[in-house]
Amino acid sequence: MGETAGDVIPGRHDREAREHALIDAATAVFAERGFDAATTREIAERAGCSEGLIHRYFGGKRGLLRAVLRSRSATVVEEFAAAIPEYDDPFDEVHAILREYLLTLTTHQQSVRVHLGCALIDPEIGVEIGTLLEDRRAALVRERLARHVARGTLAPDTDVAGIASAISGIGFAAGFVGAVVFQRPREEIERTLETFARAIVRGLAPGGASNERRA
Amino acid sequence: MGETAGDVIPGRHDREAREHALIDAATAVFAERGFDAATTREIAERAGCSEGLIHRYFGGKRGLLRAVLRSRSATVVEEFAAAIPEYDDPFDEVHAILREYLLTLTTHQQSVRVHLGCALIDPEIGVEIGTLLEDRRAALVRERLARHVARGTLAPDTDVAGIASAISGIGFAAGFVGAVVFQRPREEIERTLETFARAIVRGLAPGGASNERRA
Amino acid sequence: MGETAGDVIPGRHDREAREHALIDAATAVFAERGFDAATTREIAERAGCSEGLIHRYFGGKRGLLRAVLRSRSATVVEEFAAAIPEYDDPFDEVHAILREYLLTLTTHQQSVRVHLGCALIDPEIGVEIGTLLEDRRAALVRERLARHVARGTLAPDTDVAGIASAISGIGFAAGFVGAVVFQRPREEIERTLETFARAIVRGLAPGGASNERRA
Amino acid sequence: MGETAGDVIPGRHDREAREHALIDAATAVFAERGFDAATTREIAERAGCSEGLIHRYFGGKRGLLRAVLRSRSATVVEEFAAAIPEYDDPFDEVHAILREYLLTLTTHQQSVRVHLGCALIDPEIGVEIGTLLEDRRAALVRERLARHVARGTLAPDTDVAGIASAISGIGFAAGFVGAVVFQRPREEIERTLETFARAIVRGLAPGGASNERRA
DNA sequence: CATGAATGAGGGTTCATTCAT
DNA sequence: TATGAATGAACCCTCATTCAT
Repeated sequence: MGETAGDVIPGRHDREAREHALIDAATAVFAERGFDAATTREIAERAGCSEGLIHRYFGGKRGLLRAVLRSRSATVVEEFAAAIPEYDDPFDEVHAILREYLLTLTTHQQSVRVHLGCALIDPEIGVEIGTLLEDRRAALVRERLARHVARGTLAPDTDVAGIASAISGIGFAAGFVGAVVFQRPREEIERTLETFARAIVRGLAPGGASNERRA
Repeated sequence: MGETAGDVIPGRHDREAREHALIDAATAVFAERGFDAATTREIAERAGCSEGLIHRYFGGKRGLLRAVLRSRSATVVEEFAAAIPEYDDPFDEVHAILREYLLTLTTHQQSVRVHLGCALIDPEIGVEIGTLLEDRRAALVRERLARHVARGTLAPDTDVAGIASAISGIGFAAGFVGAVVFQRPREEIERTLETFARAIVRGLAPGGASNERRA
Repeated sequence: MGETAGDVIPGRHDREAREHALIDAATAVFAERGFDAATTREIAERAGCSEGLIHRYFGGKRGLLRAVLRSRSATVVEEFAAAIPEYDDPFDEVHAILREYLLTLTTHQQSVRVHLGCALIDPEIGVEIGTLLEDRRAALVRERLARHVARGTLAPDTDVAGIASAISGIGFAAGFVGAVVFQRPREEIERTLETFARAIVRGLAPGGASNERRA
Repeated sequence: MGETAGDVIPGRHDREAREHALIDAATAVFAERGFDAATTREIAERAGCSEGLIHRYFGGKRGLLRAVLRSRSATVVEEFAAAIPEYDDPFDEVHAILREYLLTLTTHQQSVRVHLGCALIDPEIGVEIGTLLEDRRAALVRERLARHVARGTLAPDTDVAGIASAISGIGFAAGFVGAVVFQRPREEIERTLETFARAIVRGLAPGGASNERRA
């Protein structure tokens, strides 16, 4: 679990702990039921404190949602970058990137459900997540690919931006759609990712035919 | 528009037209607001008939949702298959498949929103869509790849199932996540798809190095 | 009682009866508890129907208040005028006017409480009542005095407007403040009114000293 | 302003200053919003101290209301008496009394609103104010009239008690209803009062016809 | 002692559902 | 049969009050 609620002593004054507990509880309940079906009553119960605090601290249910949406976005990209070692073999690196996508989306499954559930209804949130989170992850992939191009382990004419975008796209897709939504077995997804990684890296091998159209 | 509501003469008895109008209206409202935030009143209003009919025809709001979820799943895969011509060049075919994903998900955007919104909350619906819809589309892709392997336009040792799964995965991802959720510009998505198609087809070119691990 | 609620058959469709019952019940509850302390729950209970109707019919508690405020203002002035016969003796007429003030304010005590309670908080309502209701009653008094001046039963130099304003002022004061707020015994109030009527009419007797300043 | 809140140094222990600040703030807030709509939070904020003190000092919101109601009643009548000089001409004196009513009710408008707002809901408070305050003011008017009767500037058969009651009645009415509730222009009210004063004093002029019934 | 964090009862309101018409 | 009036459960939220600090 990446998302557990530390318990809270009733009556005791401890604002920060309660805020955390509420955000954690809300993340879980929003993920399980969806924002609208979630009740502040259940959130407060799970957080072990009173409903009123949701309104005092966050200005209401909607404000609590905002807090949930903001709560992890800061660290999640850094964690992502930190988790991927640099490899000599570009296949290993692309493979690692894709597996990390799967891992991070599986680990933060609840947050992801909340984010995407909101994005489905509120286009602005969708765009925000797309640009704030995914673009930053795509930029990371771009850097990694560029390094391989520079080192000669990928073809010099590689469309770095396009490939990076494709990799992060399928990474998110496999992780989110496959694991979170469709609940495909993890092995199946991992096999797909490996196949994809191998195919794409082979296509970008240095010294091969041109990567331009109509080779 | 792929989803318009034919109007209905109020007071007139015409069950089938009314059911359709309700399903269309519900699809739109569920997509815009999400299931829980949608009200039967708005759905009935948009359909041009009374709230009571939702309960008489579909047994309530939940039943109407089920009807919406079922309403297109029958035809949508056949339409998908019919829309993709067979090409001599495997790149053209993979490219066509991916563009059709983008097109169909964009066209049926509302249904897709409803489906995925539900899938996020109810795992069973997610699994159902995954197996009923996506597996059938993946099967189609498999057939097309197999044909190219048989014709010698793709390498004989191609991992057809894995590649098909990857292609349909990124097709859905690009279409749904990119176009529907993150609202990326269509050209950007098309470019990504083309890049991906070219890379993967090049990796599977016949006569090249083995497609097995550690080539 | 001028304000009773006809009962309502539960479940039966009878919008008008329910609207009436709600307005009557609300008048009573608002009068007893004040607007803010009144609960829609109690109002609905007394009206014998469900809370939801308050919001469907009147758009909420506030709308119900508006309905209460409007409910009698149309008829109340006409009733007032109709209740006062024309007398030959101006004392009898002024006396009758003052007693009618007392009577009408006592009879519609609940409405009056609601109106004044609102006026205390919302200045606009106060002004509205002052101009809509009281000005019209003062106009009536003016007409009656003018008739006596014309007939010669009051001095020709009588400041009709000023006296009329004073009479309706003390009429309302005695009726509202005395009977409704301070709950003075009715006889005491009636004695005061009679004293006042006699004094003022004597001061306006025809043929006496001038009614101008520094007589 | 007759009702301002002296500021309070936060954190400092100064019970009396804090009690005063709370009573002043509460008077203002109760007057503006009505007792029920007023919040202890706003009162505490305006008083510049914490909500808890309301309960510690006054035993809660209700207790604070009681304190507000009691806060001025002691001095207000004395101030009223002191403000009215003795005149030789009874008209001047009656006129002065009526103007002082208007002045005192306008000056202490906020207290008056609170008192009357409560009286509308709680009959006991109405009766209390009626007897405690108004009876004492009426007694003062009685004394003043008696003095004029004794001095021969008013007719010896004057119904002192009745006239005094009428004068204080219309004084309160004009002041409260006219100025506070209906917000009539001050000049209009003053004109009414002068007219009334002149009429009633003329009716009580010594040497005129009997002031007994059916003269 | 003063503060403000925490509580929880109860408020107005919404809305799916039922049912008289 | 289709309508919309009526229902009532449950929601989010407010706020007086209590109590740890």
